[in-house]
Amino acid sequence: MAKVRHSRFDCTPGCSVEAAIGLIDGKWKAIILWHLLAGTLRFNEIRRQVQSCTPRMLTNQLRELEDDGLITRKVYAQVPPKVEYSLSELGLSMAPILRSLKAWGDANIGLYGKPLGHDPRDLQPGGSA
Amino acid sequence: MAKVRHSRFDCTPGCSVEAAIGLIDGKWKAIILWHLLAGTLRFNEIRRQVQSCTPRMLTNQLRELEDDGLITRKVYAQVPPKVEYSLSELGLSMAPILRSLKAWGDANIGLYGKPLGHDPRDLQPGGSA
DNA sequence: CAGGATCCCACTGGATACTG
DNA sequence: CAGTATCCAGTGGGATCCTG
Repeated sequence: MAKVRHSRFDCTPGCSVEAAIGLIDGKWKAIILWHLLAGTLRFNEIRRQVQSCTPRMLTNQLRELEDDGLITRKVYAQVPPKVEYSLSELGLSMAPILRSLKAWGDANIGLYGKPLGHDPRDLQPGGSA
Repeated sequence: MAKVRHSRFDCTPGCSVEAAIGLIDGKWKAIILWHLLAGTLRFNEIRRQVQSCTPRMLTNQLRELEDDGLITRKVYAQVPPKVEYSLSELGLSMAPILRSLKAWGDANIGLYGKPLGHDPRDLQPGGSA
């Protein structure tokens, strides 16, 4: 990671499990990555997918993801502004993690009384947040 | 989850990605689960594997994992006390997630200047934290 | 051995208002 | 549209000491 903005990495050296979760912690990162798995999105498009995330937090999380090299930020010099976020190679390489998270959630979320729509689209990023 | 001790679950209903990460957030849970994947461990055995986790936090995280149904706590009525922690069925079902996290970390941790031992034992839980 | 209790502070993150 | 700025509450989590 470029700047160690988040100090959550004090595990013993060489702990790859911590390394990985350290990048997708922070309440929104995993879902953001998940949605970007479906393709490039603009700022407000992400907001719409992750409604309960405030603009401030969204910016924050996107910046950390960018600093960690997981996503790419492309700014179009125009008015009104247009900024596109997409997964980098490294971000794409996290797909297995994201999919296993999704798969587990799909299989087990019902146990917690949380009804799951089982909407087929849910199996693809871009579905409900 | 039994008691919603941790309030981190305010995503839109049906978000299975959030559901899954919500259970393994909290700085230590993923590593604890990882180590338990290798088999039953006692309190201080876990402490040794996750040195930088204080007893208080370890208790805390273990309790949450237990409340979430991911681990099982077996207390032996004896002196000195003996408590064993092991993965429940549900906890075991998270193995794919944990393994994908580990795999990703192994493949990419080097990019961050964190040297990786590439110790073969690292591929199995029970190795270095 | 396996924790519980208490103190305390840093950071997380929400609400709201403003801007290029 | 895509953020920034500021204020502020809640809590995550460390340090330390105590106990059945």
